[in-house]
Amino acid sequence: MSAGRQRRKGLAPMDGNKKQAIQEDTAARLRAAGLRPTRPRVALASLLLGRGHRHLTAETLHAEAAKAGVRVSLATVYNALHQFTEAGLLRQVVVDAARSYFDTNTGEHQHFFCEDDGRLIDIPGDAIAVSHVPAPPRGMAVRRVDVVVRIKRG
Amino acid sequence: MSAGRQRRKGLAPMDGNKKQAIQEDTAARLRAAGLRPTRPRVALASLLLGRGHRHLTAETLHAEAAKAGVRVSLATVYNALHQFTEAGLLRQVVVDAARSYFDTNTGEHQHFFCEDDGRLIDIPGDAIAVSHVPAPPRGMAVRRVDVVVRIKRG
DNA sequence: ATTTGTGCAAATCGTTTGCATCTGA
DNA sequence: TCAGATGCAAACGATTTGCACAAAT
Repeated sequence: MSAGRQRRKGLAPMDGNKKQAIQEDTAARLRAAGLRPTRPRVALASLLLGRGHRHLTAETLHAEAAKAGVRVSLATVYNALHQFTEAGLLRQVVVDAARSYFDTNTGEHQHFFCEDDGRLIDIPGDAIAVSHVPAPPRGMAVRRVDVVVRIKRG
Repeated sequence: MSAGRQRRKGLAPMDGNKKQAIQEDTAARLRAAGLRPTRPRVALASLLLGRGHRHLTAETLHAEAAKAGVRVSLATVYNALHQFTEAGLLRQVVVDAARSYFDTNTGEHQHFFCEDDGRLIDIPGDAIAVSHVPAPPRGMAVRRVDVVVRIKRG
């Protein structure tokens, strides 16, 4: 716990202390998940997990990182997203063949998907239920049941 | 139901008469859907709609067409799949960010998705039900509710 | 010091498109 | 005839990867 040193040439996103606190917490989470808390990973995870639940794509996160003064390559963003997903910190949502969405809410829940603008909206897990899911074929186990309610303007 | 059914992969697609009958029927369906029954479209639609319900990707269909002696470009396959989908002859299924699946079953039903081999299995519409779908945001209408039961070996 | 991750750009993958050429009505 | 389709290959956008370098343990 030393003082705040900033070897960044970019900017000063948010209050140094608070930011550092979040980053230390994040580093701990990464470590707990078996991921080495490197600077890019900590930065991305801080953005992801710092402010409540959100849905984002690799592009989105990349842009956000840039805006926050963290310059990571898009490739690193993809890597991080997948590593986080595997580590259980994120959940991948497949609704659109064109893009991959990631959801920081790993709890049980479903989604509205707005086909007009590609926006995702959470549906709390206890607000929706699938009944009578048939038994899967022999030797298969259900890993998850995903519900996507596709909505449209009109 | 005529005699010779051959499930071989070689050539000699099927008996000439039967094939022609299917194609005429298919042409009629295309016409009814507002699509000009061109040779490639009839050939593809015959493959698609000729043998019960199936799930396939553009690649799959392209390969099948080639195997059946119909040489169409992949671009044409994509075009046809989308046109058929718009015409209501097919339904697109989004389960995997990597590929687009098309389903010849346009009725109400859901799917098992096997994550090991990427296979889809139908779940009859009356075998599963989603209860308590929350109302969509103001000004939005529910277009469809998709359920994907992700399964895995084990 | 060793291992693991990063950045960049090039490579890949599935899908779409531009355009000259055909083809069905 | 002639709008509408096709084929090819180039264009495309999203994602992945190969490899030299940087950072974490």
